Amino acid sequence: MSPQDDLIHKTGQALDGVQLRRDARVQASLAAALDHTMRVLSKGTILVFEGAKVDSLFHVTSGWLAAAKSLPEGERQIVEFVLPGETYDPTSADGQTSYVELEALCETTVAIIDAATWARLLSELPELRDSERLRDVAARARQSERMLRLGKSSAESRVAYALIEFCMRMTAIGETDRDCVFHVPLGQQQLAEYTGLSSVHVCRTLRRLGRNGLITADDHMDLEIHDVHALAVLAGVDLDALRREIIPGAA
Amino acid sequence: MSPQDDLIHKTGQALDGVQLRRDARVQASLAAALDHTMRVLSKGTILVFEGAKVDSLFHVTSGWLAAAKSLPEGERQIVEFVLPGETYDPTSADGQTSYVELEALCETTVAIIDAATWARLLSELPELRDSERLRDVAARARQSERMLRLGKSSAESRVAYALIEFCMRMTAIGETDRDCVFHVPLGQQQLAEYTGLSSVHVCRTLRRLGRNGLITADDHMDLEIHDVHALAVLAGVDLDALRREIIPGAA
DNA sequence: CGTTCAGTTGAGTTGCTTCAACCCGTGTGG
DNA sequence: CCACACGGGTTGAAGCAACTCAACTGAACG
Repeated sequence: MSPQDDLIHKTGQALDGVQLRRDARVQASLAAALDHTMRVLSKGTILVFEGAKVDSLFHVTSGWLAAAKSLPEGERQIVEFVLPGETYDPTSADGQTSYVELEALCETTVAIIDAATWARLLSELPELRDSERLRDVAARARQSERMLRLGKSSAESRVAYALIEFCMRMTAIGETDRDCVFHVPLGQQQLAEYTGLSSVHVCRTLRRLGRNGLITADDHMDLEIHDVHALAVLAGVDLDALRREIIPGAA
Repeated sequence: MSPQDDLIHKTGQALDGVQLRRDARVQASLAAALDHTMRVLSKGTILVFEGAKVDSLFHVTSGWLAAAKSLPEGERQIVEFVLPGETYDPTSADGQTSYVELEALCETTVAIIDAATWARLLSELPELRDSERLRDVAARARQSERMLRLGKSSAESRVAYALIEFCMRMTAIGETDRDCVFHVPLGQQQLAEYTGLSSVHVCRTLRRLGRNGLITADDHMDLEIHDVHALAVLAGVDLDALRREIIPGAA
């Protein structure tokens, strides 16, 4: 069994993910409700600023969104990526302002759903409610996993973890080119903002991983993971357990 | 206006918090449903291990719980504290295993609610559903705020932020001794696991804050914040905005 | 071609960690 | 009642991982 086969096996059940995402009834109702709210955003577009008024949620159909926060001095931290099929609600506890900035990382189609409509949809569609709950739980688990790395891990471990997470999520929604081969619409700067490192150090770390044969990362983040196990060891994860934890519908 | 008055004003609406927590109908139904599932845990008790089977949620009535994750090498990161009146669901995306370890930080009373019962309660009590949603949103915002500090801030800023967060949350549930004076059931080691620092450096940082007159932190984490504004500057937050973001019902 | 922008690499700096010693309040057993 | 061990907090010294700064490369684009 090649490393690639193994990762498919580990991260696998790609079909489940696709199925979940494409669940016919939900998808149809969603599409009907959202059609007229679709927007195509070009790379770099900012959907909402941190602290701005919001009364909407955002459902990504294609492309990536980043949810980021900044310190007054300008340092940015990306707290989540929103991938196709996922919905993100940027509303704080006051119900009126966004606690993050949402930015398109590439050409991205988004449905903008106002809170009331979303609430109605959730109450009308049990399947939607369930699948959203699942995604929510997965997102929470992922976020905790990342906090663990932000707080207690080396640069190598953080980057390794990020790559594994990307791979699993991409596999789950069927956006891999081949097994363990995929593209993420990020520059090193963004990866740095995600992992809590400087872009310079991200660069060094990626190159080191490359030199050791664990991955290839060509210029614009076309990634290929050669040795998942070594990467998992660096990241300090059990692939099987991680998948069950952070990928919705991977039970 | 003294700093204390000001923080009450900023973090304020203590009454809202109490009211939210004590909402008569919800509280009564909850109590009825939970009475027989109450457990009193002694300090250090571990409710669930990371990776263990769970089909329950945990509702804290008094005391503190820590939700923590560990790396294989043993480094721990506390991802959330669960305070009185809050509910924590440790279930991962597979719906069967816990993605965190839950530990009592002092004598703590917890209601152990099985998932099915909880689902029933939520569907039967709209008020509960709403207040839980609010708390959920607040928790998500807090977690992002912490990720920002874990990724991009100095030790001083991380500790300052943690103290402000404690103060706001304690004020909201009415567990302050006086304004800006409260106790957290943590050692420096735990604070370190929360802020992603070494306990040694937490010690140095607390002492520095003390020497500069911003706080007093006597032996077992009886805290008093003298200069909230200086602390807020260090943490890089706007107190007003932060409260609206992370405290449920602070709108 | 010149300009720009992302990535790469080296050199020097620094903030936090680790290690180790020490202090002190508490608990325990002789 | 003292002796002693223990665990948390405190402090100093030394090391190192990641940061900053700065120079260079190469691809993309007008």
